[in-house]
Amino acid sequence: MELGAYLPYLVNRLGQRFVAEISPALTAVGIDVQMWRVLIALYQRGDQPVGALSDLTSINISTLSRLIGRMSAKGHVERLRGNDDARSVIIRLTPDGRAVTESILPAATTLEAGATANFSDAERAMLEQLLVKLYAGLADDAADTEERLAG
Amino acid sequence: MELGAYLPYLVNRLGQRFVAEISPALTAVGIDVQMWRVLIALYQRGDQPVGALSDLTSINISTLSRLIGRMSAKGHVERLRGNDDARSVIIRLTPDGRAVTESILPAATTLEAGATANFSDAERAMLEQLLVKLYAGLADDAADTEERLAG
DNA sequence: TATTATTATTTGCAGTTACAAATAAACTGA
DNA sequence: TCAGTTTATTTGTAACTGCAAATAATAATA
Repeated sequence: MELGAYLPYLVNRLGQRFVAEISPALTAVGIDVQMWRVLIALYQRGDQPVGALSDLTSINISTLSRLIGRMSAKGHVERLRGNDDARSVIIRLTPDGRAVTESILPAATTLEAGATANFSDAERAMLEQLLVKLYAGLADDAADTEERLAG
Repeated sequence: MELGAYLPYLVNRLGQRFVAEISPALTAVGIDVQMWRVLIALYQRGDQPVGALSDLTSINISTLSRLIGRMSAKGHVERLRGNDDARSVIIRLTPDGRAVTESILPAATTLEAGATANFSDAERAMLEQLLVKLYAGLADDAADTEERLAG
């Protein structure tokens, strides 16, 4: 196995680089990358209970709980008690949070456009498709493993 | 911009999943994912000064310095004073560190094989190539930005 | 409708992280 | 060769993270 051909290595390195590139735009509005992940998830997918938001953002749920506390203190999100199930807490973007998100969106778009500047449309589409397929392969794999352990 | 089509989102989610999948194998030998990144980098690329290791692993250099301290205490790596340049500290895998790395390698290989189980050889090669190209695109982009700022 | 089990979120705590400042070594040009 | 500058790493510090336990609300059932 060669390091530069190992998918987890390539993916991690890319992720770190994306963070480094978007950070200045985030620092400018006083947030960090985890907050940005929460903002964009809520912006795209609407109100979410904490657990679902944890799945969407890949942020550990206890970490997320405290992160939401900080974001709430900043006025970017608010906690609402769930209507159907009062055990759940619904996280909602405030108008301020929406404005902050929209102020960052251009930088996010530029980042992605810059990274894929020398990609053809077909390559861009292929990359997205393969990343989704890879994720799906991991999910299947995990399901198989759990099944084996249970049986 | 749709969340599921945003590359940083797809990459982050994949990275988190890879970590979750490999973690049991790491916990079994008493290390965490950051230590694993250091081990595999040294195993593949040989002795490295701290700065180069930071680049290879995408781990912040001060974080890495302390991480190396913990790994050194466990006996997985050792610090050597650089021969040509005594400012640098060379990190070297100990025989124990090599053994630990080799004990994890099968799980790492299995993980990647499982994730790409339903990939054709061409798809697997294409994915790797596109990830490398994407990383290169970000690097170019950063260089351009620095140039603009400097000029 | 109490009791027990399950689901959702928060919090205690011990440890990790990253920025910035401190240290250490090596160059550079009088 | 000595002061000043640059490069490489470590450390002080304040904040963040994640596991496990605690809390809160529901659901299931006798």
